[in-house]
Amino acid sequence: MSESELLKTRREKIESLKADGIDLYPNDIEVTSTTEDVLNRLGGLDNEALEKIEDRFTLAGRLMAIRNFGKASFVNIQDRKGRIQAYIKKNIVGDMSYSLFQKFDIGDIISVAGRVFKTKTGELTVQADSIRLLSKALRPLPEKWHGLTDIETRYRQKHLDLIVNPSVRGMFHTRSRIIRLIRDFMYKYDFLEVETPMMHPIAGGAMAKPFKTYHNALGMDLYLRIAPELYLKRLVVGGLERVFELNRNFRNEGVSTLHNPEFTMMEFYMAYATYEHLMSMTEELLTDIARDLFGSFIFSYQGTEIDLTPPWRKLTVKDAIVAYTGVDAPVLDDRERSIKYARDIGLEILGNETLGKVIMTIFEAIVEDKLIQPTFVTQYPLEVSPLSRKNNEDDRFTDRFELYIQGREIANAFSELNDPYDQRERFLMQLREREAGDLEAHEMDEDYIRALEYAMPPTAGEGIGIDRLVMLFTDSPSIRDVILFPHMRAKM
RNA sequence: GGGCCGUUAGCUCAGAUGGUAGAGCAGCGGACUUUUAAUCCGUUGGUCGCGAGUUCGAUUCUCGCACGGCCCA
Repeated sequence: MSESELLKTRREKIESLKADGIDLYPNDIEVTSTTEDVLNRLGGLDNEALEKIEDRFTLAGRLMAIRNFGKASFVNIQDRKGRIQAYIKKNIVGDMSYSLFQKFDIGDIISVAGRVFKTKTGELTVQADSIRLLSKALRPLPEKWHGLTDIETRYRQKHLDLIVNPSVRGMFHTRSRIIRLIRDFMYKYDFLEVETPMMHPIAGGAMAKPFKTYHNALGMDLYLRIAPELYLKRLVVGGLERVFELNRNFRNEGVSTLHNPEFTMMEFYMAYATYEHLMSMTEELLTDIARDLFGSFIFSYQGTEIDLTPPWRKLTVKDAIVAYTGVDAPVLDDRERSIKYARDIGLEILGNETLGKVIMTIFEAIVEDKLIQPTFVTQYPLEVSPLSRKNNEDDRFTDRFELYIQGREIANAFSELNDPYDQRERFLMQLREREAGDLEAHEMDEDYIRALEYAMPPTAGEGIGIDRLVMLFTDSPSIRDVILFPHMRAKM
């Protein structure tokens, strides 16, 4: 039977129901309970006790299974909380209702109402005295046993994935919970949640390629933001000393198990704090989440045990490279020797890179994926940190850290550069990089510099990649598992 | 961007060294008033991802393309 024939069968069924005067899409149901309500309240009782419960429950949801015995049937109904079984007996619901019920299909939205009993096998079951069709399904659901496993269909038809795969629903509940815990944490520390522009005249605040769009009335190019950073810091200048924004960023990059072109970040800025304060805050935030989700600081990600027990390891970029490659530390102070070393270990170096870039290339190639347990990597080179404050002892480096867990960058933070003269120099340095062909180098932002000229308090700021954090806490192998509608190539 | 793998019924999967395909579930018809992958009997259903080439003949072989997955950069 082709799909059109399956659809045809359903359509004929619908026509015959309509002919019988049945409303296929009524809107007057009054649901009294969820499956969870009923199971929690009565699941522990035996039939003797249940017989004393006079209450009648009305539940609604999707019809997920039918086991038909001729004059009686068992069905499973799924609502947002779970599933419950109902028992439909012809001599209770009546001939009319029962013959209508025979035309129900798996996938229909229905309601059942009745008292509750336990079957021989001990399953709490609604003894339906009434059953209604609330919304008719035209298309069949995936198979009940194997379900839907085709990854492409699961991503492209998320509604199906959500209907038939309970763990997918569970994952998005956990995602929501994590985000709520983060907000609670920020409120606890007196941060103000704000919303800054998604469309920027200059795509700043990060090193990435933006998406471009155009505003007709204003006659100007706009870019989808790659980061809210520069706007949030303007707010700190404005006296909102503690702000955060939890929202989407857009970067014009490829897709992979770790990258979606739009992704969720939490960025926060805290006046009178340093990047060192943010390290302990980050430890506190992530351990709070772990405690809430697991009741433990230790959990498993894709078979690897992750231990968030603080304090987490801290090491500088340079020390990390030395530790994981064995290279002589002085090599990393010398551009020529670093380039030679990078090439010796097989890395692609054009030859015009700054020392800082060469160091980061080595770091990303050798060190990154080995940082499994939570590790703060600190002291990033100045050339790759155009918005970070210089370190007081060594001005070739910045007061910045990135948090790595499971070989992945989870957070990026620094003491903010609030010296407008220095900031201008940094932007100019970036412009030279851009002219040398680096499309991801930061652009000049005069408006932002002018804001700094009104004086920004000493401030530290951080961005936390929410999708990757959720992946970690939900044991999800792909970013597409934690995003409801991951981007896919258009098909057909 | 490169390499490898995949794409067969609504879903999950078999399969043929080239002669146009099967199962289970779902569907349809029938039996069945405590099942839960209900069971039993019967039964429908396919442009074998798309396009070209080779061939008497291609879903199978070859090439290209699309989409997806994994790995690498």
